[in-house]
Amino acid sequence: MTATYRDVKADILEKITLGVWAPGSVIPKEVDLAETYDCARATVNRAMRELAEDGIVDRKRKAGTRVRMAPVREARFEIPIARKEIEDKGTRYRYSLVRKEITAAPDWLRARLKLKDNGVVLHLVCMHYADGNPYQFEDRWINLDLLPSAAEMSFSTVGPNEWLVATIPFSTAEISLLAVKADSELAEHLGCSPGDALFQAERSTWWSGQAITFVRLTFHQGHRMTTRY
Amino acid sequence: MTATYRDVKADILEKITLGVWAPGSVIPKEVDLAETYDCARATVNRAMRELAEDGIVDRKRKAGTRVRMAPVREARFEIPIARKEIEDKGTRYRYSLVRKEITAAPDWLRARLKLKDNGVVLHLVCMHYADGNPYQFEDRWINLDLLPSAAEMSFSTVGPNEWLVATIPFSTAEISLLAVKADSELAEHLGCSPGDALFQAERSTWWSGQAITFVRLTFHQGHRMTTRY
DNA sequence: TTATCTATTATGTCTATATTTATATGGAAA
DNA sequence: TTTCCATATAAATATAGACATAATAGATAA
Repeated sequence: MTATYRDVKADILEKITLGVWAPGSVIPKEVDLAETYDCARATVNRAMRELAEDGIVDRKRKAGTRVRMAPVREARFEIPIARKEIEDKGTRYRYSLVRKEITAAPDWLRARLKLKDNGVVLHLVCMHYADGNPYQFEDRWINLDLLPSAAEMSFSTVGPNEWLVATIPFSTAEISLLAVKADSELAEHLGCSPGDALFQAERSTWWSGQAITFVRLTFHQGHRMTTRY
Repeated sequence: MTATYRDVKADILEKITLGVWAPGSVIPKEVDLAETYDCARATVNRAMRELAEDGIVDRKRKAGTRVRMAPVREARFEIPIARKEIEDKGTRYRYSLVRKEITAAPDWLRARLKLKDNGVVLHLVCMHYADGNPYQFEDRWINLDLLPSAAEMSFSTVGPNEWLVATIPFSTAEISLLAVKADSELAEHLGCSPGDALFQAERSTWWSGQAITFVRLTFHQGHRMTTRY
């Protein structure tokens, strides 16, 4: 009959949603809560820590825990590889390599990825289809100084994303979401009209301080990224 | 000199990034790790739990912990209220109410928010400016059956977002991100050309199964939502 | 063979207690 | 007044030990 950390968390959350504990007000301290819920302090701590992680409360040593004035809840979006995203929807996935070239890194890319002046990159342009319909246009640049083995890959049947995920086990990334107007190349590949508004994600990926790859993913007209929280 | 849960987490993460523990492989069990790191099992547990939350590993009772094949790392985006976002950038915030009307809910909204057939809503159109430049166009619908007090508010100086956050302490939401073409109204308010590609967020907010509000936030031309992970 | 039960086992959670760390606050010094 | 510092305090973290729970693998029954 003793409370679990879930019970405690749920009860505190309810008190907050019902307005018993108003935004800005201080919540009883852990020791007291542990007593009222008849559980260990560690149990209360876990509940409160999760509420803090969820952005519901603010915790500070000595000052105590208080209900956030404006819950800074963050939405979490998954940006999976195209094949997985498409197959999970139950649609048939098709990949095609449009263009592949080894070239000196253009200025904007050198600046963006902090590459050496004479940096060489592999530039790939690919398409991902769902049930034969254009799904995503991938414009990718891979740092060959860091990943020379990429030059050996054909990328004719396997997309660079999947290869990278398998090759670099873990990395940090910066991602931007934005809207762009379709130029003629995008329009042609994605089967829309030039000038259409398209959803685009840009991601640069790093491994121990060095840039691995930069990619611009442009989705078919009408694509939405959705999440619940 | 005993390891903290951060030490343990960092060390395990390093082993994974360096490929010592390959994707798909099973990690030693908690008891063993506790011994190798000379710490309590609870410490290892916390480290592993966080790695699981971060999407680095997969945990199952009895089966053990294994490194994820394709780390399904999710990007977290904050969608703060416009005032906060603008002021945090060090720019001056200005709000203006464009239009306000009480009306029967249109069909698309009724369907979207599962409103009653005779549902009445408050429709607000507002603008948010940063240093005098158009920042965000807000098209909001508030369920008056659930929140009749909204009808009393003028919303001439305080945006509906801020009022709602203060009124409904906590809620669940569904958010979609997409790209739209600027129509003439958007273009006029956001100071761009009709046809420009604009970044848009749609959010419906619910409280205990009932729809509170639906909002369409359209950002100024060139806006990006960025995060690091 | 296949379905179902069962023992085993790794993680999940809780307890009670202890130590560490950040910090709000009040008093001392400038 | 303002600045600085000591101290009390609350959260953060750690520990050892215990029991709970879910899932696998193997045993058993149909």
